[in-house]
Amino acid sequence: MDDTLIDIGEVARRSGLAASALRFYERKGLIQAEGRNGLRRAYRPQTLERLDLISCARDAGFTLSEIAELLRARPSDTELRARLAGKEREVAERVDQLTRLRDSLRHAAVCEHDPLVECPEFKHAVRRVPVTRS
Amino acid sequence: MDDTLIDIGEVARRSGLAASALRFYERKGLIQAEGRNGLRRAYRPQTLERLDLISCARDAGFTLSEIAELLRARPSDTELRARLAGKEREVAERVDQLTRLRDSLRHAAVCEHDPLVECPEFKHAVRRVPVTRS
DNA sequence: CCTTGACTTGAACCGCACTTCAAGTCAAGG
DNA sequence: CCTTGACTTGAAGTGCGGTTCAAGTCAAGG
Repeated sequence: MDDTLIDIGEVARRSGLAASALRFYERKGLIQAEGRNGLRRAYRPQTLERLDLISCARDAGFTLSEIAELLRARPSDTELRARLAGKEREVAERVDQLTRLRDSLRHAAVCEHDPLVECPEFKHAVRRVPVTRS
Repeated sequence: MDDTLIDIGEVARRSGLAASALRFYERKGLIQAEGRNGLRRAYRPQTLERLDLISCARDAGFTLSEIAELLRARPSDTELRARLAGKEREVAERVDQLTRLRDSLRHAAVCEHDPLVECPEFKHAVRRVPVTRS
């Protein structure tokens, strides 16, 4: 257990997040400082891992409240787990969609259609998702 | 060529987007009405396809200005194509990340760690991306 | 002791993507 | 002709995810 605490400035530097963002996350309950160094927030090293998870989930389209919920998740909370299962389906669908979009963008690099978006191969990206309305 | 125009209300219904959003997209130059039915905007059926592309790209993390740019893209615009190639790399990275996150969420459904986020298998999602800073 | 510089706070502000509002207009139906 | 209801406009408002600001505080170094 490495319990050397890290000042907010260094956490900011190492996580790539602004210090203001870290304070914002603290207000939202996503992270917490273990102590203070004078006035300065000091964080446990594990906080860096947690920040990676937060960034990852945020990039995946989770809102900060959803992330807070995810961080609190315990195996006994079946209702929450059901929502996570829903999230999984959502993410899976996004993976499919993004994969198609990536392929379209890849094709755009060599395509000669004018304009590019009229290319039938490009349009493959936007195939309607079967039935995920409401 | 089916050139029957469609009223904004029906486009909204069929695309799943609010009419206010369609007007907003028009102001941003993403779509345009082909004519009017009285005051009512009337769109060509192809607009529905375009709206699917817009929704897809928006979900993929493109801003509306980036989408406008994408819609205007022509094969001769090499600078823009270079940016699209950059976007492709970005999307590819997101696909990887989302795939890991999806697997973690899938695992969360059966995992007994308390709290769930402490599960080593779950943490696999947040593996640091090699070197894509700056 | 005094400066420096990185932090502290709450509150205000920002950009994005829309939505909502108030007041007005039009086409169709009775 | 009058109502109804879906549209029109520009302007203001909303929610999210932060950033920026002003005024203050602390620890370390000279």
